[in-house]
Amino acid sequence: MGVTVSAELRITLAGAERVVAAGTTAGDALEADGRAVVAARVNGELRDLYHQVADGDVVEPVEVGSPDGRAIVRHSTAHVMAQAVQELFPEAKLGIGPPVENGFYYDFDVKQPFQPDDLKRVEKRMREIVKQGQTFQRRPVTDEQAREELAAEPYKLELIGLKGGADAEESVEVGGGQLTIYDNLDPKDGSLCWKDLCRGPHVPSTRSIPAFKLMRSGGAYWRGSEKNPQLQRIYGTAWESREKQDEYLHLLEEAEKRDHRKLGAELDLYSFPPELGSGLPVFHPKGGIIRKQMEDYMRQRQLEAGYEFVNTPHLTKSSLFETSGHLPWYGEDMFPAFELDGTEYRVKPMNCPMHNLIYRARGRSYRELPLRLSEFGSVYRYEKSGVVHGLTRVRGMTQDDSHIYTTREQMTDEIKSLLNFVLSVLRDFGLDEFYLELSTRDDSDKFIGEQADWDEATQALRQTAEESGLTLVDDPGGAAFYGPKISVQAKDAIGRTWQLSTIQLDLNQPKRFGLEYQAADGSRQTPVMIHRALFGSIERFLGVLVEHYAGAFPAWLAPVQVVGIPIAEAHAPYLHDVAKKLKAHGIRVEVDSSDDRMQKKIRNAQKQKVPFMLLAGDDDIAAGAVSFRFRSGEQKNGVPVDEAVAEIIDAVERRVQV
RNA sequence: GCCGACUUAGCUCAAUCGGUAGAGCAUCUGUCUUGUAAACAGAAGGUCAGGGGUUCGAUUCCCCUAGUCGGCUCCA
Repeated sequence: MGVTVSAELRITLAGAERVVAAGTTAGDALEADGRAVVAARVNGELRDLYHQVADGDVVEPVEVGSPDGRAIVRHSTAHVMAQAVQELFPEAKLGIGPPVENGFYYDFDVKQPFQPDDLKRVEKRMREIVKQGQTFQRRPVTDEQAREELAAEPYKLELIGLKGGADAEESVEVGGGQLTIYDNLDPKDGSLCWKDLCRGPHVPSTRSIPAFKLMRSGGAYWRGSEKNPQLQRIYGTAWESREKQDEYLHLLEEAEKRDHRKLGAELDLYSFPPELGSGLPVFHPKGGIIRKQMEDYMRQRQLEAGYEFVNTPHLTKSSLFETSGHLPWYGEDMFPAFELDGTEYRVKPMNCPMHNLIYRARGRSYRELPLRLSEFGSVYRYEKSGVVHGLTRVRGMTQDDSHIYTTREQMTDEIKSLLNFVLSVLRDFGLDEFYLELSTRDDSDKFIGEQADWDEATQALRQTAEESGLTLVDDPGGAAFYGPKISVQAKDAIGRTWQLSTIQLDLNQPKRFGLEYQAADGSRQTPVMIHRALFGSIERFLGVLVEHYAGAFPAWLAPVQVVGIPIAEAHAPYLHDVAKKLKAHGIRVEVDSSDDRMQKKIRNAQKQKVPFMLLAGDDDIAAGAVSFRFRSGEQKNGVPVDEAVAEIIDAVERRVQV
């Protein structure tokens, strides 16, 4: 650090050069009060507003509502929470406390896990700290100083020890360089209220935290490894304004209303009988008809796209999974073996080995490739008890599973057309915002096969992903054990993303199974195998659709498409005639001839989220018409029956939402 | 699997500071039927998740098991 004694400095502010006095802080230069602007970007680096600018610096404001601004507010709120926790629970040891999407967390080592009442007390204390307006002051320290000051914080000491190590990841506590401690000072007398090892930056004062709320607590392994001790994590959210926070909380409420577990019960789609065991759903008739629609449509699209359908059993001799490599690499996720006639059997967790046997059942020619085998295959996976969740994480599921065998030359083109196919089908189900994730191997030993093969496969996937024009996110270490994959992440109606389709390249199994084809030159070659699950699993996809549509399916998927509601009992036969016409076109229609009042019938149909209600009373009958009521509550009266039928058929055929 | 909370009628939820439980909706029965989100009346429905323990007595207190929920790890 050169020491320049000068009264004036030249800095660039908002693109314009300015001269300021020496000792000017970024906050002064930006005329920031810590409300709208909470930090500064100096020469591209985020800094506190207290940071003193130097000659030649380029200084920009960090708005509280910007992504960086929010992260800083959240990070500072995490500090306030940690201070409150340590005041209320003096024995609590600090873990880490970073900002995360929509909020922040802080991990603590405490003797007793936090109870809901504890969170209330912590939050109350936090509000006091925020009101007090403690300032965040940055103080560079040497490693030795830091160790001394944080002698009572074993986890922080561990982080100091990790700093600068060969594989040190950037964290909010320690970054590669100089350690810093943030002191929280009383604004009245400047006395120290609390301190934490932290890179910062922070908001200037706890008063700069506009809105926050503690959300929940739970266990979390130290540094994310189940081999480490478990700490207690408290999650909170923080925002640039009360309004933004309320918006977020409202979104959470909306998500809760759409919960597919709740809607599944209300709409009588599926259930999870405890008698069967965890993660083993059953589909009721109304859920079953949705599945049938999904499956029928998938079959049709696959036929058009050159797929062939196969069927394979649920069970196999264990040795098949030794050949495939599943047992050593995936065995822990499989149901345990059982013995029959002295031979060990397994329930299958994946369909691919069986499809390989179909491929291998006879000699294959290059003329047959790409060979696309497809099956709705039931697989069973031993998911750990704590992760089973509704339809999105089950132990028994149906994959719409395809395995495509190609030559290496065809591989890239095939992936490209696969990705287009996948996206086009997802769009037909009403999902139209996507991004891609490329999961690759890392140096962990859970991956099998030659690096050169992985490189080639990864390159083919990356090229396709990049050409798609969709956002591509890297996911190192996320690959399947046998090969890299692209997964399609779809955004739902309220902006949440779900991992759906995957396209996985496999250069291993073809070798392990000795798969071959005869090339044009007469030589024997090994095909490339592509695993492709479009829905992910039919169960999960249905769960996602339930949440996406909040249970109000477009007519082509709705279990009951039309309910006929007579104004009085006498009008029921007329509606039965209308229903007959609709049924002739394959429409799923019911006439509510219960002895409920008409208003009650409407209420019931509305609660079941039926797309079309057809009412008929004297006026309609006289005119040979029916009256529509839609889910919106909107009505269309006196529609001639043929027109009504045509309108309904049209909505179903075009697969539109109504 | 790990940490925590929870489990009362088909559903949503009460109650009992330890003396074996109640409502609304749904169901069934009956009466009544006319225009866009709940007619009226009655009946039936629970070994208070399952098992063990403490106690004169357990739905209530303790332990175990299962399941659910929220996290972690993992994952389609």
